Amino acid sequence: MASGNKLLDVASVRVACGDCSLSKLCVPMGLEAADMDRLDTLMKRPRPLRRGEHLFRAGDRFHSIYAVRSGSVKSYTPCHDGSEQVIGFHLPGELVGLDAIESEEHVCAARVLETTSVCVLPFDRIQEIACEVPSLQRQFLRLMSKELAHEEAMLMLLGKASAEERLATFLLSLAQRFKARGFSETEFNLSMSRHDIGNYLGLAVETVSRMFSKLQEDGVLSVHRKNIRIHEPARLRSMLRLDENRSVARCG
Amino acid sequence: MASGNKLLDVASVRVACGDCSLSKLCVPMGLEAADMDRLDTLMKRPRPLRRGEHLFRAGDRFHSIYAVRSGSVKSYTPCHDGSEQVIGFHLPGELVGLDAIESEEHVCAARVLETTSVCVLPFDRIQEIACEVPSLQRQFLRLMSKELAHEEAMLMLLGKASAEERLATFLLSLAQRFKARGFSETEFNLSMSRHDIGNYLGLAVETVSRMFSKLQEDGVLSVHRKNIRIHEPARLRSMLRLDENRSVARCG
DNA sequence: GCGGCGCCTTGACACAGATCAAAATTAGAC
DNA sequence: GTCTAATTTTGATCTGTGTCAAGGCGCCGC
Repeated sequence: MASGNKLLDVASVRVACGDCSLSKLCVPMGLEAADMDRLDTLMKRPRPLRRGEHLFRAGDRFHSIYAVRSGSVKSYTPCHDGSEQVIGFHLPGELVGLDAIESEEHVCAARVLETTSVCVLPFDRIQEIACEVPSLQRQFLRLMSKELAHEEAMLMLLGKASAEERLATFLLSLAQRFKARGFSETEFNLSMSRHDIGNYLGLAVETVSRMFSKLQEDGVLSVHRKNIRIHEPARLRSMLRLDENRSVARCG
Repeated sequence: MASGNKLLDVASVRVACGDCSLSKLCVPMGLEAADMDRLDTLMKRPRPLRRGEHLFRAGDRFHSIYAVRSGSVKSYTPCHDGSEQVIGFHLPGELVGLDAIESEEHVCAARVLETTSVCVLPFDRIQEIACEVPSLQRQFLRLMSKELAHEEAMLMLLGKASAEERLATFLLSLAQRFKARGFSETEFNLSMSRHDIGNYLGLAVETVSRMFSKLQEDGVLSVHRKNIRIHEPARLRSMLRLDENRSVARCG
């Protein structure tokens, strides 16, 4: 539908890394203006995707990394019993598809949770210019390393934490990431369903729902459908007795 | 203690990537001989570490990546309640410390489980030559990507799998990795304690022990302390009904 | 505005695995 | 070799969550 929409096409062409408010979180972080321009030339910014559309599916051949520009993305692995495992949620400035570099085939699928625009970075061409722009190479390794550290924090969460701790950690991670993007860290809307949250946190939907209700009864926050208002961030934080050096938040 | 041991020193100096049977799994994979030599010149091979010694601790400043040469390494995050979360076990040819690139500080600690020798790769210098040797850069990204995919498989395991599935997956992962290193995939010794296995798999020690007993009663394998003999690999594999495209095995 | 559908919430119950307790086995120190 | 501490195994009980079932609510299409 949007393919015929001139307004959107024009808008998406106009945007460049240099103008993008996310550049301090994203791939171009720390790049010279000239190098940013080079990055821009080989990057595509397709029309926005609508809720439910895929960036890629499991098994697709890998050729590009995706950076979320606006909206949000869920990455998940389909299990052969028909169910799926949610691997992560990606907010603006975050990358999707890094886990496919080695196998050259996507192991996850990525589906957008709401209207979402992305930048598409063809991996081979990125690699070519990374050889000439060491700070770009460095930034790529940094982003992958951050992703690794984030997943390790998730391993901790799934290995040790109670349902309450898991949900508290999840909400604080979102809060922190929204804050880093200039949004409120105390009020926001969830773009994912309770089902997805439960799947991500290794909990049944019912448990997620019960924990939301409990946190609300305790006065820590209020929930109205997708809308979350955190009244007492400090109490939410005090619920995670896991390592304080590690944060599940992905953002810097 | 070994620092005064001439024999060990001489032995460790003699080894180079070109002579190393692990080079097809490790950093030098796919490198030209000349580039391998360059890698060798900036790499250190310190004396072997003895059981319980640390490669680094959480909070240490990051400057090197470690490649396991022989033995095995456990990486773990200390929780501030005194307990720890085991993040992974590393066999020869595998890298440790990749998650610290972005924060420039180790988030995990790494401790050797038995007498272990490693190669120490100073990250800054590796990065310098990676700019000139694209295949090295590529290989680094590949190894990090593989690590990411592996941790995602672990997320699946911890999010969905039963105790039996977790242990079966763990044993098959070890078997596969031993095989790739030229060892038996049906008989091997565990270098880690039941406690560490449980911690890694998100299970209590007692549960791990019970599952070992169960698998033995079922005739799938026999356990004698650290020694494992897998009698029926096929039945072990049939226990994991998670996604077959994804393996928790780290090796290629 | 009404009806149907999907998502979310709540309740009742069951069970896998945690926890507590204690015995058995092994490893290390001397 | 003996003693002591650590690890592992086994048993008994308890509990947090999963599962099943039903009902409520909001959204969308007509």
